[in-house]
Parts: sequence; structure tokens; C-alpha cells
Amino acid sequence: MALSTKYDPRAVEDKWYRTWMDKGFFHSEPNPDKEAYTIVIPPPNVTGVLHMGHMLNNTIQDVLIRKARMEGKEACWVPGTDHASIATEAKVVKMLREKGIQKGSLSRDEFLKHAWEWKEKYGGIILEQLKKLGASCDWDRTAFTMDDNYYEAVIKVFVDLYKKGYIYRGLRMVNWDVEAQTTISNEEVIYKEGGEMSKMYSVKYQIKDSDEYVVIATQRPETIMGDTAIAVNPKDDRHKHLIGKKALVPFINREIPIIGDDYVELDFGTGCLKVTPAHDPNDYEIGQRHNLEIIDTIDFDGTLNEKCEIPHYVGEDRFVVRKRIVKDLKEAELLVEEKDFNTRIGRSERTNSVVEPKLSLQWFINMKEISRKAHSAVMEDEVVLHPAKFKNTYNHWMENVRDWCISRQLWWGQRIPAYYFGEGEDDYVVANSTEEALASAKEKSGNQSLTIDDLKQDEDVLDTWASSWLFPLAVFNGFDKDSFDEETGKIIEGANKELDYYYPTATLVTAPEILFFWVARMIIAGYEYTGKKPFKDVYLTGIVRDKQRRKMSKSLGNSPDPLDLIEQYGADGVRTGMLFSSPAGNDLLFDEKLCEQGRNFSNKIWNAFRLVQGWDVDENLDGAANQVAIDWFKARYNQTLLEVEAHFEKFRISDALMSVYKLIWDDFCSWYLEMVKPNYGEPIDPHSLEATINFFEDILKILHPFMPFISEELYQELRKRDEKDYLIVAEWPTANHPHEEIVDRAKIAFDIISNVRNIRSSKQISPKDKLELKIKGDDFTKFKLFGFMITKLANLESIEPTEEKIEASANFVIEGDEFFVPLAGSIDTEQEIEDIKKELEYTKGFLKAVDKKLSNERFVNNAPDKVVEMEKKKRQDAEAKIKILEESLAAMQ
RNA sequence: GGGCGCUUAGCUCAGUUGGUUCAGAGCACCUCGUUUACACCGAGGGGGUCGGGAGUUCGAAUCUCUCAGCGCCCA
Repeated sequence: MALSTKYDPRAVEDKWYRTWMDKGFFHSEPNPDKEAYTIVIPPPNVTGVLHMGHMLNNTIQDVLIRKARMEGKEACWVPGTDHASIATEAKVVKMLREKGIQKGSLSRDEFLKHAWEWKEKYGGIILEQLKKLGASCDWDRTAFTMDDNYYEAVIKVFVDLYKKGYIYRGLRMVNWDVEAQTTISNEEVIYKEGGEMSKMYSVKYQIKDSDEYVVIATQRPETIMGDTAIAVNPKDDRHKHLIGKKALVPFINREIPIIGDDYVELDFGTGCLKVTPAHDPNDYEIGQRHNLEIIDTIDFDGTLNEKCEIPHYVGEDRFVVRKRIVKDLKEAELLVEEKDFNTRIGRSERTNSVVEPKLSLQWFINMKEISRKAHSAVMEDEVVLHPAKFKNTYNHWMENVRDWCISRQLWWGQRIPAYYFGEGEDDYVVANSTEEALASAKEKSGNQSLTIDDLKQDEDVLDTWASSWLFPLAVFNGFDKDSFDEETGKIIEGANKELDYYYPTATLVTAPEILFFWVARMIIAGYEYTGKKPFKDVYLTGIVRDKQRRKMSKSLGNSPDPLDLIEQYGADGVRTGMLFSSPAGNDLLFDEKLCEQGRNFSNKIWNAFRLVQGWDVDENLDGAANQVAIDWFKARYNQTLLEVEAHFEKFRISDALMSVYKLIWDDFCSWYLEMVKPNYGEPIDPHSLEATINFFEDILKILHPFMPFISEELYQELRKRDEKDYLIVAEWPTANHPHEEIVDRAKIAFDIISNVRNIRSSKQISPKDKLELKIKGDDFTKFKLFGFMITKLANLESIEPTEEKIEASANFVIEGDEFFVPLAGSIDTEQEIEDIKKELEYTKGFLKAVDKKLSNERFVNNAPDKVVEMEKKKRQDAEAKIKILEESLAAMQ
């Protein structure tokens, strides 16, 4: 059968993926005879489509899981998706708006019905796309963070943490959209690139009991009535004398303190900052530090309220008031300056209205105590971060851990199980169900006549991370009735077969940007509920960027469509393309050329297969001459396998791939196959063929995790296989101690071959013309081992010893032995002399440097013996070489 | 403002406790070649005072200090 010279991935990839699925190779069940190797996928958003970050991330997971599977572990890769409350809700709202439906016109249940429909339709897209990539997930276990049991788990955890006293309600500055009348997340606030033009006003505040004024700078004069302090930098010589005095708020003459705070920048504005804790996040922080009063002068609809104390502003919109107060300040001669100013203005993604920072009551988890074990676990390498540099970052975050605001003003997500029964701030209960809530409410209020209708459940849902932080536990149903003890608030060991077997998981592969949002919190939840870590290793990938270092994003349109890439280069090509340039923790500058390189690699392997597959066998040949090649490749294979294992050990996937790449391309294709390859049209001996096919199998095995499709295809083509014999479940090879000596001998042989090829190249001699090689050295027998191969690959007539230098020849020196390639008539003597002189000069300089080192007493005394010995050998070789070169020169002149 | 990290060949990056193989890899580039698995290929080749400076040391890409540039996270 004549095979195409080009490998066609499209013809094989779907076929093998389907076969693996049909045979159930991806599925895992607890197997006490095997060690479990578990990975939980970082669940992609249901809103998303596959992007390059997923490609990288999931390729790495697949490499790890496939290797583990071949190593005979019970490999289980749990896939799933994340409900992504903010992103999904935004999508659904947008979709509805396009249909002319306002979210506000729908009830919560109606909206959720639309959201679920949307999720059913689009939520699985990414997982389907991952199949194209070859991801060997256990699809039977696909989880969703809003599945019924998952939803219940999240609620149980909320109730549990509340009972344990970790959850409380507190004030927080949120982004308020005055038009949509809702809070929005930071992600929904957009800032125009390059900022927006605004004005900076300088306003005089009188110092109490004096004629002095202090001038502050503000962009929001309409908030002046909410001021409760003026802050200056304590290092500011212009203003520090004011600290401790009082100032008067214009028009209303409220007395406010002048305080010192480092936050104030010396060279920004006037150096004096008016502090309005109710209307600015930074001011709020300052207020917290100095115990300032909070005066909230702006209502939810963006108009000023009576707390501003100026009747004709009350009920007017914030921007109307801004204009008026500027006018009023001017008239009162309190406005010192008004100038244009470029600033970042946050606008609502949905309504484009300017976001109003507003304080509101939110739910928090107190993090200090609950995160203690998670902190030390990473510091003590119980959970190991790769690369280790992230340990610092993690430490810093954990040392300064802030309480976690877990409520979100959205509908899509797990609804907060808090039920209010009165108007008081404390008139609520937290419970798993309305029934339980009613019972508790009756007890707490002392009012036995309360009914379910009197209870009002909190409108907000939980932060998505407050569900995904349970992922490694929840996918194995760790919070089911029988597994979770609500009394102790712990998962019971021995009660859940799956969790006991698969948890803790082995490795988590994710992006460093969610180290805190997700990874740290999973570790926290893991220790809180099981006393055990959720995973042993955390591999942090880089961010995929384009060639200009920009993050790949849909809005920039700089991301290629992964499925197009797969179509073009094959999944194997794209996988290797991603891995070629992705050392752990470093950003990956994606370039399609990398996929091209991956595709070329596929093709190289394919053609190696074509060669081997096309050989005829002659049973009468003994092939003894090839034995040296076979021994050599076996040694190189073992060396490479050791390297590969070492790289995997350190999660250097990119380096592991590179080792395999070089083994296949350089050692197997360029050297081994060239050595054993019979002359054109001639048959091969059975022994060499068998050895070659075995080697081919061996390299396919270590290639499989990286390039699963082509490796399985060729594995099946190499030999007839029985029913259960698939590469995906073949046994991972174990490294034998490599035969180092033969590798060293081969190195010299290959060096000789290269030198001869060089001579051909520089003398314009055709590769078809046979040459002779004469060797002048102490021990000719040492060239016997690879003699045949040298003759073959350098296309020589003969290799013979010589006692004398050969005139009219090209020559070279390797380790003190002289090699001559006689070239009657074609020698340019003058050029030769020139070259020799050059080399002589260089070698003398080299010798001088070595001599200097060796004559330095302190070096000889202090350096390790090994190093000194090395230098001595260098000296010896250099001296020998100089001697030969000088002799040659003398002979020529 | 606080913290973390980076700077090695044209590009992307390795380089462990300072010392064989320390100045490397892949890609790109240049020359030659359609030879019989593969031009998605083969055979060769050029290219870096390891960001600048100073110090410690017999010895520094590696340790210390300093200057410059860049990136990320938190506020």
C-alpha cells in the first residue's frame, strides 16, 4: 500500500477518540488494587467557548492523566463546568434584551428558567470542544456547580460556616448602578481606555476659629456634604501643622477633623484630600483607620437626600447638584480653581451610567482562623506549588488575608439561605430549608405565630467561588447526607467510597491569576471539611499571549480559533505547539509557527513509519552489523527516559516533550534509522526489523501523552493487535541503567561522520562520491565498533590506519587522533595553511589560559580535585593538538 | 503606596549546591542539496563582553550591593 508522504490527522483523530470512549478507557472506578491518580478540571464557565488558555491548561492535564494511566494508576480526570454567576447572568440578560425582554419585568423564577435554558443550550460547548483536543476525561462524571446535589452542598456549607461563626454580615462598598438599580461586580464596571475628561475643583474650607483656609482638590464637589475629615500626608511640610485642627464644611459648617494619613499623595491635587467615607472606596478605608463618621448623602436613585442638609439640593440628581454647587461655591468665593482633568471613570457595562460607590450590607466569611491550616500546608510543602516562586505570593496573601465578601446581587447562583422575619438588622435566621428557617425564626423571635409567608429569603446569591471552592469534594458527593455530618461540620471518613478513594487528588493544573480566588480557597475548604489537602501538587500555567505580549481576548480579537487550529495542524500538532513553549508559570507567547512545528513533527514520525513499514525482510540475512546501532539506541532511549522522568518529577512538561522530540527526530530518525536502513530496494534482516519495530513501539509509548492520536494510530499499524491492546493503556516503560560507554563511543563516531560531511560540503564533493579515511593514532582498534556505520553514513570506500601524515588530504583532529581524507589534486594548500595557522593560534591562546589557571597555587589548593584534573586533561589535549598542528604546518611549508 | 518577580543568541526560554559537558536548546536566519521515508526534508554554518556598574571569591550568568528598564498582584 502506498502511503501519502503527508500525515493526515483528520483521518485518524475522530476514529481513535471514539474507540477510546467506546472501550471505556476514560472511565474510572475505585480500584483498591491500584493507586488512584485524580485530577479535577478547573471547570470552565458555561458562558465560554474554548480559548487558547483552555487548550494549554487541558493539554497539560491530559498529558499528566495519560501518563498516569499508562503507569498503571487508576487515572480519573473529572470534567465539569462552572455556573459563573456574573458572566452567565450578564449573557442571559443581554440575550433577553435582544428579544425585547427586560430582566426587571421578570420574576426570579421566570428569569432562572431562561437562564437554565441558556445553560442547557450553550453550557456544554467547551466540553465538546475539549474532546477534539483529545482530553481523556471521565465524561460519566461530568459535574456542574449548580447540579442539585452540588447546590445543596453549597447551601449546607453556608449554614455550617454560619453555625461555626465564620459567616457574618457587614458593610461593604459596592458598585451601584443607579439606572439598573442594582449592584454590579467589579468585572461589570468598564473604564474607557485613555480615561475620560472631567474637572478638578479646588475648594477652600475654613479652619475653625481662624481666618485660615485649607484648599482641597476634588472631582466630586457634590459629595462635599458627606465629608467627615480632611486628610494630609504627615510628611507634608506644607500642611502637617494643620493635623489635629478642625475645618468647616462649606455651607453647612460641619466641624471635621484634619487628620494625617499616608494615603494622601504629596504631589497630587493640593496635597489635601477631603474624606467622604460613604462615597469613595479609598475614603472608606481612611474612615475605617480613623474611626470617622459615615454620612450617606446619595440615595439609590442617584439623587441627594436630606442628610446633605441643604434643602434645595435634596431630591436632585448627583450631576445636577455638581453643577449647582460649583456655581454656589463660585458665588461664595470658595472655588479657587477649576481645571480640566483626565481621569478613570467607571461606567456600568449594562447601562453606561457612572457607577456610584455605595455602602451596603453584605455577607462575609471571616478568613483569619479558617485559613490557618491552608496557609501552613503550602509553606511546609504539604501542598506543593509549581513553580515554587508562587509560594511567596501565596504567603503574602495569606498573611494579609481579608474577609471574603460572598454575596452577589444577582439571581443566577446559589441563593443565600438567610431568611428575614422582621425589619431589624438582626431579624434573620440561616437554614437549609424554609421549614427549618421557620422553626428557627419562631425560636429567635419568640413569635410562635410566624408563618412561611412572613419569611423573606435573601435576594442575593453566593459568589461563584463560594461554590467552586468545594469542587474537589463536591464532585465526589462529599456533602451528601451519608457523607457529611451536620453536627460536627465534617465529612465522615470511611462513609463515601469514592471520596475516600479519589481524594486527595493528585495534581491541580490552573492559571496563577486564580491562585487566591480558587486554589487557596479549595485548600481552605479541603482542610476545613476533611482535615486533608485537596491536592498534592499545583501546577500553575502561564497566560497565553499573542506575539505582542497582549493577553489573548475576545474583545481584542487576537486569539485564533482553537478548532481552526486543530483542523489545520491536527490536535497532536496543536498540543505539542502549545507545550513547546510553556515552561511552568511563564506566559506563553503563542505563535502559530509552534503548531506548524508540531505538525512537522507529526509528519516526521509518519515518514519514519512509512520507511519502516516499507521494508521487505530477507530471512537469510543476519544483520550482525546493525547490532551496534541497536545497542546504541537502546542506551539513548534509556538515557532519555531518565531525563523525561526527571522533568515530569519537576513538572517541566515542556522539557519532557523536548527530550522526546529530540530522541525521535535526532537519535531515532537522523542516526538510528540511517544506520540500519538497507540500501535502496534491498531487504532488511529479521533481527534488525524486529528491533526497529520494538523501538518504534517504545518511542510511541513515551510520545503518547503528548501526541495521543498519531501514536495510537501508528501503534496499531505497526503490528496486529489483539482486542485489548491499545497504546492508551499500554504499559509505560521503565528505565534501565543506560550503557553510557557506547553512547560516548558513538559521539566520537558521529563527530567523525560530521567532519567528513563537512569536508564534502566545503570541497563541493557530491555525497555520492566515495571517499577514503586514514587514521593516525595510538589505537586503531577503538574505531572498529562503529567502523561499519562510519563507512556507511560518511559514504566511505574504506577506513584504514596510517603511520604517516597523508599529503594532499583534508584532515581533522579528534581527541589527539589525526584523520585524513585524501583528496588528490583538489587541495588549496595556501588555504589549508591559513586554516591551520588560525587554529594553532586559537589553541595556543586556550593553552595559555589553562596554564595560568594551573599555575595559580590558590586554584590548585582550593578547587576540588575533579576540577583540577579536568584542567590538566585540557592542557594535555591542547598540547597534543598543538604538536600535531605544528607538524602539519611544517610538512606543508 | 505595599508586595512579588523578570532582564542570557533575531525570538521564546533552560541554566539545580558558584567549578567537567558553562555560555546552551528550540525556532528563525544564511549556504549547499530535489539522494533512494520525509522540502512539513537533509547536510553544514553564523550569531550572545549573560541589562549597566561595583563588591565577595583562586573562580560569578549563578552570591551581595547599586543603577536602569519591564511585568504581575494587592490597594
